[in-house]
Amino acid sequence: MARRRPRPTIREENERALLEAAEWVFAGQGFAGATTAAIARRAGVPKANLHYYFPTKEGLYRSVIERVLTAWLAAASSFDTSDDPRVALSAYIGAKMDLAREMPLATRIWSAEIMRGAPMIQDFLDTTLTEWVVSRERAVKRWIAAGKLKPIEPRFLFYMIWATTQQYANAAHEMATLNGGSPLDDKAFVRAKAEAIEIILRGVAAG
Amino acid sequence: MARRRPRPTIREENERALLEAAEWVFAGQGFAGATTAAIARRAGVPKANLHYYFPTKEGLYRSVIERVLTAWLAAASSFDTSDDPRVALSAYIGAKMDLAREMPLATRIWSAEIMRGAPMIQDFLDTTLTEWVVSRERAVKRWIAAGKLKPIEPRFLFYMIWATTQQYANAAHEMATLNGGSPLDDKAFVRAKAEAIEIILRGVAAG
DNA sequence: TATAGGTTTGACCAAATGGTCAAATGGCGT
DNA sequence: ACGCCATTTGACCATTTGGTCAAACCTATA
Repeated sequence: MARRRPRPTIREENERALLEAAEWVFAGQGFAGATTAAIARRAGVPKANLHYYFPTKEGLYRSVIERVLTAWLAAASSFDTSDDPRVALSAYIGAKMDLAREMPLATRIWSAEIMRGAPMIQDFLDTTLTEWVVSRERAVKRWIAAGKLKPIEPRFLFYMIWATTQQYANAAHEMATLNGGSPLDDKAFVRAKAEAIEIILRGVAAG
Repeated sequence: MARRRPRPTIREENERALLEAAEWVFAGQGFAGATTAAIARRAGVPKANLHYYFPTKEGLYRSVIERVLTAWLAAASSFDTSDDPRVALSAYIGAKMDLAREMPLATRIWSAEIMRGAPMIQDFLDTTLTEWVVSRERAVKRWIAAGKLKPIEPRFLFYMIWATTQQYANAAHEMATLNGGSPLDDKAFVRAKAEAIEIILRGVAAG
């Protein structure tokens, strides 16, 4: 196999800057609305340089999506299928809320991709996501059978969790408007997270 | 004032067809991604004819948004501020679920608009939406004071309701994938609606 | 210091896009 | 039947866009 020199940082640094700029522009304008010129400008490089590192706009977009996918997987793994649904759901909802808070751009791109019918991530839906859902569905059904949860359809619970948590990234501007113009501060966000967890847990807990 | 003839139907019919086509294309491609050529093609008229009725793409988009706004208002009014939160919340969540089910394209356009930072409907957020939230917030606080609801922050409840209900339009494709490829049928949707209402009501009810 | 391979960039291009226009066509009240 | 206004449409245009290219510019290593 070809020896790969411990390649220096110049390429890495440029790719990083471009991906960051791309994330910003894709989140704000969508795939179609984003222009490679705008991304290059924001990254501080000539457009031709962008195409040197990422030959096509779609390829760049895919690279951005890949990053998001990694974050999605990390959060997804916090849904533990052990025997206490309160622990599993709290951890998962909390992780998803944190993700929306810490990576709002990535979250928005993800939501937009789903809304468009997932043209770039159909494969992910068909494989990883489906497996995740099947496995967690089993866990939820076990909890129901054990009398720990109300007899709900697990999927609808997942949809509610996904929607509610992503809302804090997707609708951040709307929330700011309703908050007198300023974004949710950390205190408000912590409360929002706690209430999201509480409401859902109380909503599905048996008894 | 100028007498306006009982305007014939030719204009109305063309505008209707164009708005319908526009809704489809805007929902699928976003504002930037939609082309007037694609809209015209779908409406079955030459592009020049589209521009005869709607001089600019943005104007056409605004007209589509106006329709959505009307639907939003209708659903919003079903949140009754009388004294039973169970009635008010059930009705509101149900109306929003039905809206997402019956007008998925419009709902998706609405969500996309919010996600983009509401460039076309900032005025709506500042006025109508703010007033709606203020008034409903008061009602929720009254219910809390009356011991009918847990002491929650009303806004976070609204965000959860908006997110969860819109999810059934925004993520319809994802749901279909997880459903073996076919969209939720009516029976499943009815159950989803019932569970959304139940989970949220149980989640916020006092006791 | 020669030189090879990675990097930078201005100039360029074909295709697509929103929008215009003027000439043709259609419909309707008198 | 006439005339007036709404409607239709192909041709056209300026601008924007994703992408190309070749020449210039590093930079590290032998």
